[in-house]
Amino acid sequence: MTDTNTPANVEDAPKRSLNFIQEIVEEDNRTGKWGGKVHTRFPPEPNGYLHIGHAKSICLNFGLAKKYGGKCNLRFDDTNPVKEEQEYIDAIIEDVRWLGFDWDGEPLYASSYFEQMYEWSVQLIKDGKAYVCDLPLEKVRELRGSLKTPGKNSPFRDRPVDESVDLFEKMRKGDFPDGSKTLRAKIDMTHANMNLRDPVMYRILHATHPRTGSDWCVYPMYDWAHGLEDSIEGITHSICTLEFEDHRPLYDWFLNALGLHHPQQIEFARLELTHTLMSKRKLLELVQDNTVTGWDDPRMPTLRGMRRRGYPAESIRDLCDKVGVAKMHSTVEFALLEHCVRNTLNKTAPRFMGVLNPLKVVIENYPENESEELDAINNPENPSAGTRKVPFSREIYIERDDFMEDPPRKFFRLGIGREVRLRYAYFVTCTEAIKDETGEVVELRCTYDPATRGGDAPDGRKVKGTIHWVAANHAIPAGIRLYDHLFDKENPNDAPDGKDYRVNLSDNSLTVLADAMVEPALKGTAPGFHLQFERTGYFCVDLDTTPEKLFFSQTVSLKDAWAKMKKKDK
RNA sequence: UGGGCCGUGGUGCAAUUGGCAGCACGUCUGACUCUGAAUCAGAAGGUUCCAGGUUCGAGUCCUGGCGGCCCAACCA
Repeated sequence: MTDTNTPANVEDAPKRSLNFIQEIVEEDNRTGKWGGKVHTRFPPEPNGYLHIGHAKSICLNFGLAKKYGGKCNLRFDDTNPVKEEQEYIDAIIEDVRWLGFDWDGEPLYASSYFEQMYEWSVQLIKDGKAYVCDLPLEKVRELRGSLKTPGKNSPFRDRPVDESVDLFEKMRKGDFPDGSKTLRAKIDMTHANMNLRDPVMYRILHATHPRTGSDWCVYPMYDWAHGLEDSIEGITHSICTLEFEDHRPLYDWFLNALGLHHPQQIEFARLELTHTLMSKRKLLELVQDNTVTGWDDPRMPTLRGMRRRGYPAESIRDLCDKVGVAKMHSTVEFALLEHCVRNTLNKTAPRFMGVLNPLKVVIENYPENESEELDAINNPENPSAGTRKVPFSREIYIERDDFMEDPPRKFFRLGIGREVRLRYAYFVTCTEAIKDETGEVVELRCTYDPATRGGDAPDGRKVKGTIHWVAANHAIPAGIRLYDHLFDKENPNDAPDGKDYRVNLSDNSLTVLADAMVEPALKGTAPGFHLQFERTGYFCVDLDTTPEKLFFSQTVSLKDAWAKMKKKDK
């Protein structure tokens, strides 16, 4: 991964306080609890694509290992074959790598430990701590009681050990239909924590597993399996989200019952972002009902979506660093993510000129059939990025928004009789606006000052505005897609009774500009190429680009003081 | 009297563990400017959920409230 803390500024970097998990780790290191070892893991279930919420967990777990010289495993929690697929495994591996993290050797799988888990469960049965229960689902639910009332023991709770061992072996082999039996831990049906009311350890599932095929007819439940996976791998700090706090006693119970290496489970608040959703289920719905074009739609909060949108991995890591780690439920403003994205792209993205909504301009005193090349700076933030040539000619395109017939005083751009600078080129003055029969301006007539070549006036006169442009006969047509929040509301789930998050879907999350014109230097750029269209925003060459036609996705707009002023006036 | 967790500017986090409530984003000014970007300078914004208590001193400790979130899948 890229180091965001360069050694150079470590000295004068502000002292950052530790988050509560780092404090635990440092305390453990002080007391020698784990012999100075730090071993974490990121344990996704391969039943969907990774999103920005997962990124927080990934950065936390891999980041902790890195900070304290430890290790972090990528481990698939593949204990439910009916929901999991190889497709997701592959995608998750790709996304974690893209985010900038790596691990020792091959990824790990919970399913690799199935045999060991089975042996341990037999041991628990023999210890009188687990039993095979024949109760059907509904009956189990009924006997579990409720939040305020205790549960009741299963009639199979005290079944002879040998019988349970025998039945469990038959369950494993597939002698019983799905749902007919479970293996349950014998804990306490009256416990205030529902998780301890004889939780199911194994259910029967005649399903094909992406890795173990049809070897198994029983699959372990999360609570039973997870601690064992952590234990087997020698995990020290098992970090998960808040909703598992209630499960920690069970995590601890199993490990204690077996007397195994016992990692510490620590819970933190997951990342939530305004104007978007983190629910895998809802994201899947958006894909399935074609609200978006797929998991990698640039509007999706998935890592693939953000990657396609042009968000650099570094920015996402930066966000995760900035949001911190705590136990309070919170929702981060999307603007913080955008700030992180602009911040890295400002330093790295080469600049180009592209006209989103072209308006033709004829420079009347510029010779016909002639053109010249002007020097343009590739990245003012990075001199080593060098310069490039930009062709100029008599007919150019400028942005429609950069011209107003009757501009207000504060409008620094083109108007009739006004002079502006064409970036890196000449000062031009607008002499006439040509309209069609509907009154729409379709072309501008201008004159230029040859003495201002390169963009400076020898007489020292200033212009207030500088606008971007492309030469008409050299420009490349391109398709551009602008994106906005998928949801209008900060909290998409805030819907009236009887309605769901869909009512908050934004009408303008996607704007397609079919007739954009970009400078010829962009010819041949490949998908994934990041750039800035000056004065407009950061963009990324999209996957849909072909040798015949370029498509750009807007990553994020530039901050726009003018747009803000206009908004205020309304 | 089910259990668990959490309450600090608009948002996300800090506060040397009892010592002047800070940082970042956002917002608003201004400067600079061949990107109305970036950069720079500045400002506004807090009853630290409430009420008591301990203390010279409480965001921090104690007591009692209030509020929010999570838990009754053979999901994770």
